[in-house]
This record gives sequence, C-alpha cells and structure tokens, in this order.
Amino acid sequence: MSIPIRTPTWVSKRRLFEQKLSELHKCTNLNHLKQVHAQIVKTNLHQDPFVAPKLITAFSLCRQMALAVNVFRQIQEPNVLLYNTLIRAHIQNSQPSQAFSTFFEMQSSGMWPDNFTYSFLLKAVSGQSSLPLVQMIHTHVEKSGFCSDIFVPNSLIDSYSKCGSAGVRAARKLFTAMNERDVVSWNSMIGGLVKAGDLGEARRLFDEMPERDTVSWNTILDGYVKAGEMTAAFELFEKMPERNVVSWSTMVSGYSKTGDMDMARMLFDMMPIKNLVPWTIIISGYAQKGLAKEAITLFNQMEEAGLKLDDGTIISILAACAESGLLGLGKIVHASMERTRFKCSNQVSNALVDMYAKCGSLDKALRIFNGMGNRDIVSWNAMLQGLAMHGHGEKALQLFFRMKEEGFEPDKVTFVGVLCACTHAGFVDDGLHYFHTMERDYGIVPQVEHYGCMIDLLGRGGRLKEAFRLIQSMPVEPNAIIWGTLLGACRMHNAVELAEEVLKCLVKLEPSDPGNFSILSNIYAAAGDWDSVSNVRLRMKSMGIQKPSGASSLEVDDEVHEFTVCDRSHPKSDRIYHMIDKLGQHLKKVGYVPRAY
DNA sequence: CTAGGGTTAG
Repeated sequence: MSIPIRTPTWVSKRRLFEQKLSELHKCTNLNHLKQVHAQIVKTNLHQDPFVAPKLITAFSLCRQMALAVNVFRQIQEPNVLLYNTLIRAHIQNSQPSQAFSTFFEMQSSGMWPDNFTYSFLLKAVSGQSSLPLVQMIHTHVEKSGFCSDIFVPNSLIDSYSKCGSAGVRAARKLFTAMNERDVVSWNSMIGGLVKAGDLGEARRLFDEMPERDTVSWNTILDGYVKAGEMTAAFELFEKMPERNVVSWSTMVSGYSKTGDMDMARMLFDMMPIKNLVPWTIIISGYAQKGLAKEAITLFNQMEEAGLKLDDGTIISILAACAESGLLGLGKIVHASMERTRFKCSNQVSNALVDMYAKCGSLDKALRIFNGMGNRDIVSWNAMLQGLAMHGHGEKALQLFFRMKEEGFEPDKVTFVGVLCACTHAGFVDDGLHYFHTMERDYGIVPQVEHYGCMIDLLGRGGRLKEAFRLIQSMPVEPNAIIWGTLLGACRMHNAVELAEEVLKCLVKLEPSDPGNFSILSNIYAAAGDWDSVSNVRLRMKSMGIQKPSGASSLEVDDEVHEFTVCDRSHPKSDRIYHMIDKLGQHLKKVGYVPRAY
C-alpha cells in the first residue's frame, strides 16, 4: 500500500503559474496575461524568484514595460537573474537608456553583474554605435573578470566594430589578445573589417581562419557585394560548400544594387527557399529602377504565397516607391496594410508619409501625418520636405513654425527642407536668413547639402555671383552636385561665361558625365553661339562620350510608358503627334512661352 | 556573428 506524497500547495501553484506563463510566451495575449497576473498576486506568488522573471518577460513581450517594471519594483531584494531579465526586457522594447539605468541601479545595490548582464548590455549598445559606451562596458568586463568567457568578448568585438575605424582597431586588439577564439570571434572580426570597408584585411582573416561556417562565407560574400565586386562575389558564391537563404539574398541584393535586375531575378527564381527578405529585395530592386509592372506582379505573388508583411518589407518597398515615384505600388502596399489591419509603427507611418509626399500625393501624406499620435522629427522632416519639393514653400514654412510650437527641435535635415522651401517659393532673402539662424540659433554647422540648397536658392534667384562666391568661401570641398546646381542656374539665366568657368570645375569631378556638356551646349545655343555649340559636340565626340536622349515615363494601369524625342515606334504615332500639336497650339493660345535654347 | 529598413541639395 503506498501513500501518495502530496506536494505542498504553494509548490504546485508555482508550477501551475510557471506553466501558464510559459504558455503565454507563445501567444502574447494581454488580457489573458492580466488575468494570470491577478491570480498570481492573489496567491502572493508575484514575489517568487521563479515566477517574477517569467512575469516580467511576459509583460515585455506584450510591450507593457510599465507593468514589467511594476513587477520588478514589488521585489524587495532583486537577484541577478531578475535584474538581467529587466535589462533584457528594456532592450527588447528598444529602451536602451532604461536598460543602462537598471544596470547602474544593480551596481549601486551591490549586486555583481554576470556574463548575461554584459551580453544584454552589449546588445543594447550595438545599435547605438557609441564607442564610449562600448569602452565603458569593456572596462566593467575587465574589472569583473568575465573576459575569460567567450560570449562576452565576442559581443564586445561585434559592438566595437560598429563604432567606426577606431572601434575596429579596438576590436582587433581584443581579438588578438584573446587566448581562445571560436568561429564567432573570427566571424565578428571579419564582419567588423567588412563594415569598415577593409575588404583586403577581411579576406586575409577569412583565408587564415581555421574553420569556416556558412556565416563566415556569407560575411565575406557581403564584403564583395558591398564593394560592388559582383564577379568576385559570384566566384565565392559558387565555391561555397553550403548556401542558405542569407547567401542567396546577399547575391540578389548585390545584383539589384548594381542595377542588374536580370541576374538578380535569375538567382531569386533559383532560390530553393525564400522568406520575406529576398522578396523584399527583389521588389524594392524593381521599384527603385522604376519597373512598376514587375514590382507589382511580384508583390502580388508574395502575398499569394501567404507571406505576411512586416516593418522591414513595408519600409523598404515604400522607400523605393518614394525614390522613383511609383505611387501605384505605394498605394497597393498601403491598401494591403489596411486590409490586413497592419499595426503601423512610427517608422512605417513615416515611410508612408514620405512615399505619398515624394510622389506628390500631398493630401494623403498630410492625412497620415496629421493622424499620427507619435510624430517624431523624421515625420516632420518628411512632410516638410514633401511640401517644399512640390512648390508649397509657404505651407512648408508654416509647418516649420508649427513644428517649433509643438516643441520639436529642428535638425540639419529640417533645414534642408526649409531652405528648399524658400527656393521653390522664391524667398531668397528668407532663405539667407534661415541659413544664418541655423548655425547661430540652433548650433547646426552647415553641411555640403545646405550649401547645395543655398547655391540653388541664390542661383535660381539670379544672384549667380553671390552663389559663386559662396562656393569659394565654403569650408567643405564643393562636389559635383554643387557645381551642377550652379551650372543649372547659369542655364536658367543664360550666363555663358560663368557656365564655362563652372564646367571646368565640373569636368575635374565628373570627367565623363555627358549631361554637363549638353547643358553648356544648350547655354551656347540659347545665346546663338552655334560655333561654340559644335565645339562642345566635337569635344564630347573626341572624348568618346554620348548624351543618351532624355526620356520621360508615366504609369497607366500598372504599366510604364516611356517617351523619347522623335520616337515613332508606336503604331499610333501619327495620332499621338497630331494630339501633341493640338495641345501645343492650345498652350500658346493661353499664353505659354516655351523656354528658348 | 551573415541578407531587406524612415527624413539630406541638381
């Protein structure tokens, strides 16, 4: 006869709640969690050292950090595990500074951080690329002796190598000093060198390392892709002993970026397994090149394949739409988001505002912008820029005042928008005023972009000499965009001599850009100086450069139609040109005067 | 530790 051993109730209850909480980890249902929390509090188990961390993690997964912190505060003497759990919770909810205050609180309570603490903290700083923060953690790690652990120094190498060239040097020093290195140490170090652009050294370590896994291959592959060396990348890709989704995606991304959509598509179609990322890359690639039809077809196929959009996919595709003005695809993405009741993060809303604004749908952009409860500086900048770009200079400046009233501090990007608004509204003196206040009142040192805006502002306003003097007085080296802007202004105001001067500087920076020569040629033509026109043409010929004919395109029913000068390839050319003539006559009747070249 | 991600002049 056996007597059943009864487990004390509190132990069984604890097990029960632990089980309930780990179930909650899988589905983050806040209402359910709150019920369980109430039951736990009733049985006083919220103080339990095993239950409390699970509760914090569950609240963290539901993005309820206030409740998570509340659980933590109920504990009189939190142990290391509990501190670590809260630190990790803050990081998972993108609150790195709160993670650090928890860390400092932990230290002042006399608690010793362990290797988990440091791993979490390093994760918190890895996104910040702040060398002093990584150095601070490194110092703490050295004092506590956790350098013998392999995870912590590996994370240190990774965090260091995201902090520029000084960081990579520190990473290298640590890497060399380690008495034991595993494949992750090597991969992190190679990844750091790749990020710093030191492909040669990265390759040297790659060849030197004792054992390579798929991550090692993918890392060096990405190095070649980022350097635009697709031939070398392809060779490596073929040599790889094993390829995973990342390897294939890296290649697809590389070909997309170099504009070789045929190769990108071929590899994409050959991929044995696809997830959201390669779909995103190929769709964004097509969208960036303005190939709306392909982009839209693939977007529909992606949805048919049952893939659910995420933040990365939406932001990436919308950004590509904004860049090439693909309003059609942008609307399709937006419609899909509304259909699936996608919960917009701040970044996603900003991407929508930017897409609609850049594509000229200012009313839609404004509606989303005004509906945002959590606007940040990026939202304001995107909206301001959109208004300025499309000729609503005055409205853009009004938005600038509203933004300041609501307590947002303008940044360098804001001023690019403000100056652009002044240019498009013709407010030359206001522009000069903002350019000066920018540094004086806001402490923003003008960058080459701001000078670019100013050259455009003065140039379009006909103050070409002032623009030229500003370029000469710039503390930064003028780039091709700066000179190109001035050249454009010269064309606008038929300033032949200055244009010649500007072209000399431009040729040094962009020797083979045909556009610059053709602008000069247009300026000569407008002045009736046909000898100089033919001189420029001869010069271009002798240099072996050719200006591709300009083309414009527009999108009708998801199809892009391209138009070039004197194009007669369309079967209905006669009717089309007849219509254009009629339109031209009508325009003249209502007073349009074409620009003379 | 590796692939996609919001605002920057013509």
